[in-house]
Amino acid sequence: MTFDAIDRELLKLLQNDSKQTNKALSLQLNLSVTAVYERIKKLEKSGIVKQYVALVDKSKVKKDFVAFCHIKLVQHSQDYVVKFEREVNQLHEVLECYHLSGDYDYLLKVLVKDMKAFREFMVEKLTKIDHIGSTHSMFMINEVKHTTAITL
Amino acid sequence: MTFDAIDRELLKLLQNDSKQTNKALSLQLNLSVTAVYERIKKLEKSGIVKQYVALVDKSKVKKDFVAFCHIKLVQHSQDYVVKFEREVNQLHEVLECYHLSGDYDYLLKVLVKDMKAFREFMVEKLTKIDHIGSTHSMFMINEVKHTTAITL
DNA sequence: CATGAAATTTTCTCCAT
DNA sequence: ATGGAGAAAATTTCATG
Repeated sequence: MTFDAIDRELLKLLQNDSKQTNKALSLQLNLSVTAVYERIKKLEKSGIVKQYVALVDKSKVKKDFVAFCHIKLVQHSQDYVVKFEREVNQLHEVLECYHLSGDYDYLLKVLVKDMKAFREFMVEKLTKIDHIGSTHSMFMINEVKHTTAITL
Repeated sequence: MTFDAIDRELLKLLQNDSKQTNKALSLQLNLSVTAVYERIKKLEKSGIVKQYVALVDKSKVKKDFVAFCHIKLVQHSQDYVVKFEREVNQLHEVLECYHLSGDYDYLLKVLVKDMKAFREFMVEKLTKIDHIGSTHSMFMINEVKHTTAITL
């Protein structure tokens, strides 16, 4: 599917505030409400807009201890990789998990309440997963920037 | 502010799909539409729900080259840190930036179109920032998991 | 893509617990 | 204070040109 400059501007607005009314959007884009409505539907149908979510302030809910864990697997056979990835997907503490180049390695972003909870997560959950070779964790001191908005 | 089990369930639903109508939410929570409405307003007022956003599918817009850059500053004086953080905030390619423990170090998540664009980003933008000592980049092979939803 | 009408949803008021 | 029912206001959605 193709998207033009107006779609790009529309996506920018929606990525920043998806609760704006189509009327508000139409004013910013100099379009009619219907035109905005149809463009949004097109972006949703095509899958470019994949989800609408509410973002929760971590610190307001007392859950702002963030750790990054580098993980190496003992072996990298298809089986182990698939199994590891499936198990990681089920851990709610893991917000992000990336398979990285370099050392056939994973990077996990883990969110818990505090250091104690992190220790428990490591002992009770992460290291219970088979085939993990080594881990190396770093802790967040400060979140300098965090956006979900992609510039197009 | 306090939030109970119903608020927690409501946050779970909103973090997954913020476009549900209050009626749909009321059915899932066994509440009236008004009760849902008031709870949502309370969560917004208190800042627990800080933003509503549309999530864009990176691969659908041909922008799915993700790099993680570890950065060390030459010095760690207040001035340098503040300046570095301000500049990073203005780079649209940087989606996330964390100040980490350990080596007085930063971790950046960078999103660009492809390796060529990443090279340009490094040469033209990142290394143009003063006081950067060393950088180390890793590239994403696969996004195993990525959620914005916090479990409460 | 715009206009205008219909359907749905949000939002408010009032009342009960 | 908290939540429910229903009316009013606003918005989304659709038909037509």
